[in-house]
Amino acid sequence: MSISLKFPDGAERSYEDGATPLAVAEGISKSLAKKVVAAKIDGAWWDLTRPLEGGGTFELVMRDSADGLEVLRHDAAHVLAQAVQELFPGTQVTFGPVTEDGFYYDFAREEPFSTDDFEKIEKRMKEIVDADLPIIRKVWEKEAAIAHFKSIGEIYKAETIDEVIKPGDPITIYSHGDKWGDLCRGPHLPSTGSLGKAFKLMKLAGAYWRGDQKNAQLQRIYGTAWADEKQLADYLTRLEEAEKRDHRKLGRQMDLFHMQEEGRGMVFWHPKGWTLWRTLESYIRRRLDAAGYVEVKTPQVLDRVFWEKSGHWDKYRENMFVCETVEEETLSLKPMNCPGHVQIFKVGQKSYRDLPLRMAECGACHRYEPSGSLHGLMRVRAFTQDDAHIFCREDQIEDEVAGFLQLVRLVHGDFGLVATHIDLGTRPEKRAGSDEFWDKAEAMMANAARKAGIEPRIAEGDGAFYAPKLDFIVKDAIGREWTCGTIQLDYVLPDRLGADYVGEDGAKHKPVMLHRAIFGSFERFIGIIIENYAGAFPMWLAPVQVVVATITQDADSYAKEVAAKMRAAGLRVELDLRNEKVGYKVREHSLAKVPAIAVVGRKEAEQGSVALRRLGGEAQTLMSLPEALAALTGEATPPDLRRAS
RNA sequence: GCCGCCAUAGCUCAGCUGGUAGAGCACCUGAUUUGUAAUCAGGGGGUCGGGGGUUCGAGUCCCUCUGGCGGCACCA
Repeated sequence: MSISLKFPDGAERSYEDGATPLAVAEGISKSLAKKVVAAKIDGAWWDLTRPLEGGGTFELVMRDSADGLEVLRHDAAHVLAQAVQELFPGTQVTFGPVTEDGFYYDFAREEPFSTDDFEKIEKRMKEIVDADLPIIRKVWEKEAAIAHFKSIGEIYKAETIDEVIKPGDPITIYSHGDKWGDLCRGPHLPSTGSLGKAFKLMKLAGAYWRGDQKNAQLQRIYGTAWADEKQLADYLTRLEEAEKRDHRKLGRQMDLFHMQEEGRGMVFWHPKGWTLWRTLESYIRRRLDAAGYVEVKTPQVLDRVFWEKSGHWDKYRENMFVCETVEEETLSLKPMNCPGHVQIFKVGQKSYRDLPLRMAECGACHRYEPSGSLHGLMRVRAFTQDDAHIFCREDQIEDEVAGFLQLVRLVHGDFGLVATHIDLGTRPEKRAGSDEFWDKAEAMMANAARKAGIEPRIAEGDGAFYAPKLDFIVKDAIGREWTCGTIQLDYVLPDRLGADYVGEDGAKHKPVMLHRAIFGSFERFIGIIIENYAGAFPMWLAPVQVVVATITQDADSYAKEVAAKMRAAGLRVELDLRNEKVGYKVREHSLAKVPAIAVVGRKEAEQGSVALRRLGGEAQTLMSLPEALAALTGEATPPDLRRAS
């Protein structure tokens, strides 16, 4: 008997039945075989040392490929688990998957681990690699496997197998020699030695068993693993570089904002940060005006009775900042703008001719977020949404959603942002409404997304309890994901708060509401763009657009004139007349990431010119003042006000 | 909120096993009038996050609170 393998290059060769992928690789070249970590047959993973059971399209997985790294990292997780169990007897293993840059393993142990243990654990991991234990795959019956794990005290493993594996289905256990074994789908390397030593334990964290707060808290050890030492070093360098873009760090360095103990999750905006905010606010206002929105402003604090009517008192109470007055009223700061907007909608009689009604507000909301979730500007307790609610008929939903999605892409594009994906949050377990309603609502959202040229990623169960939503997900410098831009369908609130309109038939109807935001919140969006630009904002966003810096005091009066003319042209200008060398001034303003420095000395004063230097370049361009004004004001024009050329 | 780590001058950080705080930058003063990423000299500044304890003696050890960081959970 022989089997036939079809290689990626199209070649087809026969092998003896039972040949292993490793033998196949060795048959091609010895050096190739050294770099192979697994194989795929007809797209399915196959261990290198597992005899092939049939022919098909055959692919060798190299250790530095994306697939190969996955195999390595999976092995690293197993080696970590073995090391931990050897060093800390009594520790139970639970679950240890691969992540984007590495792996983690969740352990159950009474005593806490400390990061001080990492050195010891890494050392043991390296010993296991040196021991080069063969990794053996064995197929087990489900019941036997459960009994086995129970007998060695691995309760979590037994539970996992019991719930995940269908009765009668076989499972595979991979073991390192006769020392250690774990339930695993595979594939794995032939032996622990092939893992190499380009791995590192990174951090320690608590994690709930099965991600549920009600369950026991496990201890998670995160690690990273790479094909070789160089890749590992590169990765660590990348992390360091990313940290430099952190908006919390840049916010302080660039004097944009600060936060302090007495106001956790609350931002003190400094003049430069607030300038950035105002620039964004006028920008988004123009975009919304152009998109047919009307703007409103609603109260910051409202009576408890109001929140009872809206349902927030019942459903959202623990996130609300509640206060009492001396006259014993109970009030709450608004956590959302929607109920307020419904009040405006309700004043007077609305007709179907008024729909869709797009009501916007830069609304400041306060939410008592869990302390552990606070994160710089990304997650705060007081934030301003670029919020709006679109009141419309059901048959207008799809167009409104599609139009909104296009608007988001236009806006994000102006900041060079590309969403990593758009999530369609579908029906959650606890929900209102029939399955028919959800089928229809989810289909409407998906269709609208496709109309806007977007194929959404399904975020199973992430919808609101009353309807599905679409979220624009953007990554920050450290790779964390944040929602910037969202649109959410709502049939409930208008009904609850008694909003209606008169239809063509003369009867009253309930409008549908679309909750939507483009930035998400000003705070988060500013955090994102700080990181995205690494603080080096384009001219139109930069808090200080130009610094006029003198070389000698002889040029002071001319420098003042230059700055005044620039200000008159609408530029944000600072004047640096300090008694310092130009080099010093250039360095300082470059570090402050000011996009342009206009240097003036005796020569410029005489000829009415400036020497313009751009951030990131060393070239200076000598030009007349009017030329400089034209160039700078052109660049400082917000993208929505630029003429299409 | 939960788990782990951390907290020294405005910022970045040093201070070994307990012996009454130090650097660079920033700030202030003076000199220097400077041609594109740091001119020189001098000076001021910290009850070492708060509270408690151990000790003859605590920045250093222990407890506790507060806050920060990294995850988990929750979410714009």
